[in-house]
Amino acid sequence: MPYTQQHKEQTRQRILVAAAKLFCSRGFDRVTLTQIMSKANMTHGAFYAHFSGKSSLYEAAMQFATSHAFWARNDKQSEDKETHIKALVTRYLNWSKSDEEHPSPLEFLVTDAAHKEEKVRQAYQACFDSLVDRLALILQKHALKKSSGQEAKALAEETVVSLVGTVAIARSFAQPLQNDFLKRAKVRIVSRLNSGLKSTA
Amino acid sequence: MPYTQQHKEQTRQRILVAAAKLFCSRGFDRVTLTQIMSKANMTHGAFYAHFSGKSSLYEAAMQFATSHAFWARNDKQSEDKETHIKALVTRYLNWSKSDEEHPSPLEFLVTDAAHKEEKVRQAYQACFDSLVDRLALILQKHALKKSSGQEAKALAEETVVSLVGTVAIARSFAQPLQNDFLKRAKVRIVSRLNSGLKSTA
DNA sequence: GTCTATACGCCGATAGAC
DNA sequence: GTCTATCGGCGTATAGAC
Repeated sequence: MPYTQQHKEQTRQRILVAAAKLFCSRGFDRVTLTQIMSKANMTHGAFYAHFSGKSSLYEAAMQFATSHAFWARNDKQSEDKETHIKALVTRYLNWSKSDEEHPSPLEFLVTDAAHKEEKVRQAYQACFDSLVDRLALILQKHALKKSSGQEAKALAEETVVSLVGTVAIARSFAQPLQNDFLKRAKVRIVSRLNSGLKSTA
Repeated sequence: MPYTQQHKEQTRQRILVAAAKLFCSRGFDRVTLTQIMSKANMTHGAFYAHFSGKSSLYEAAMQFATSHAFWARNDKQSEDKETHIKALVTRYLNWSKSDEEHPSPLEFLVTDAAHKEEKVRQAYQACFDSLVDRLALILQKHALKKSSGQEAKALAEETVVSLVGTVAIARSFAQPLQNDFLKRAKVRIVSRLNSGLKSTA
């Protein structure tokens, strides 16, 4: 038995990483198994030793991307100023604009997930919820006085919708006006967040 | 010459109608020319007498859908109460949720358009802008006192982002919580619109 | 487990009869 | 202009050697 269990698990991870990046930046249909396996430094024949099919991989990749989104990591030490509201929004918009490193299912796979089986949509929703919860937590911290979990969550959800919608739409715009659109949106979103905090603070 | 110019134009329109519906509800890749032509009551062989290829059709369909969106029609008489803010939002959310009749490129083709050539993205943006302009116009009418075009347009753009984002995201959610999500969003959006009008009225 | 080779189906596009 | 028939390419999935 020249191949260890650990080795198999590692290759499976390599496939997941490659798949998550490719799926998130191009969507389900525009990515081929050959491309994924190639990015994972293998040939397509090896794929079926790890997953039962493309759809199965898609589902796993969505969950993988969710749990590896940058906001999912608990960077305890950088919690103070790095997650300062404006910084988070800016970072999110910049991060999502470029598909590098950690891919974002939220914007790049809206529409895509809508046509898939329940499992995939559940994973998408979980990803969305995790970001909302994350933001709600930050909002509560920054609110000086009592801000109910309800209010924080509502503002967080509204904000995430705006973030996701903004990036998704911007990507569908013609080049010349993309940045202006993103800038305007950023100003609006930050403004809403600030006034929201003041009113509940 | 058994076929008149008019007849050709009519068939072309039939293809466009069918294509717009199918593309908007399923996206570029999940629709085949055979399906489109079948919906237009023809076989796929006849297609190339009207369009040079699938991509060309996609571009035309996007423009067609834009100019036929329900908000693009100037229903002068129903301008008063039918376009009342809340009614418009409700109608939009309900309308976009179901792909029937007039399809919506805005939600269903975000992501899709992002991967296409400049022409398509320009058409997408034109569609977006037309809705923003439409809404901005209504907002200005409802604002009792001076509300600058700037303010109205900013609020309109923010609103459309929320609408599009909401519908697109909801469609990617698992069934059970879709409606709750839509309801919450609707309340938020209407609320923002009302307070926006008050402050500038 | 990973490779190469190949089977099979689907789809966009073309050819040619009517 | 619309049909039927077919070509050619690509992508998923499988077979079998190593």
